[in-house]
Amino acid sequence: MPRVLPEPSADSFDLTVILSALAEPGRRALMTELYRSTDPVDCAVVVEKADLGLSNPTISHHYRVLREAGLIRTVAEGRKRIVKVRRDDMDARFPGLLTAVLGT
Amino acid sequence: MPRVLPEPSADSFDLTVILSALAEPGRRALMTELYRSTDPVDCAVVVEKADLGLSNPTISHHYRVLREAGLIRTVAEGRKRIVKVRRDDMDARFPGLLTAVLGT
DNA sequence: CCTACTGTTCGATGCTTGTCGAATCATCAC
DNA sequence: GTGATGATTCGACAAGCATCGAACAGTAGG
Repeated sequence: MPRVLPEPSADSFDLTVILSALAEPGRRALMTELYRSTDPVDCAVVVEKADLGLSNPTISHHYRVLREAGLIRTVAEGRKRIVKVRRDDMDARFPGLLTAVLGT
Repeated sequence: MPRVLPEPSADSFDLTVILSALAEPGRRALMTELYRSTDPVDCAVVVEKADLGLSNPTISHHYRVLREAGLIRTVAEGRKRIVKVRRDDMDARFPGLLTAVLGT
């Protein structure tokens, strides 16, 4: 039942796309929150914690950008979306990048 | 006679500005070239090596963005502009960032 | 002083992007 | 099925940005 939403493979990561995704403060806030836990989490919970004053369409858009950059994996489970950072893939292609941008 | 062009202090660096600057392929190409040498270099030489097909105004604009992000220091000497990467300042505020983005 | 040269500034233009409201879709509970 | 709920899609709009040609500014060399 859970389906993984479309995402790029690690070897087709594009640094321009990744940096553009991380350059946006709202998206970086989401990532920082996501980066705390290694386990997948409900994206709505992350949104709540990040506490950006943004509408649902905008949030959805930001998650999409992050996913299409390869930064996160999104799994649809029922009505919810479960997300997690693709640490290994990112570290493989751009070692130290996530740590440098999102903190320790 | 040499004058240092206006630049932000290390403690006023803004990660959003920095990542936006590095997200642009042309600017990143300039940075990658600059990052090779620790010594200041003539910016025109860098442009030549990077071999982007861009006009002078555009190049000038890109250098300005990099400088105002705090990524480079630009010194005007006569008609030339001497540039170098602000490694120490960047490493102090965002350790590992330059290495992660520009390679070893 | 005049010229050549290097780089910057100034519009203007076209593309990208962040944002939202409204409509739509998919799923769960009853 | 019906209704409620969480998320996405679809225009639409405003702001930002990369790019260029033309004009400008400062400097070096006659």
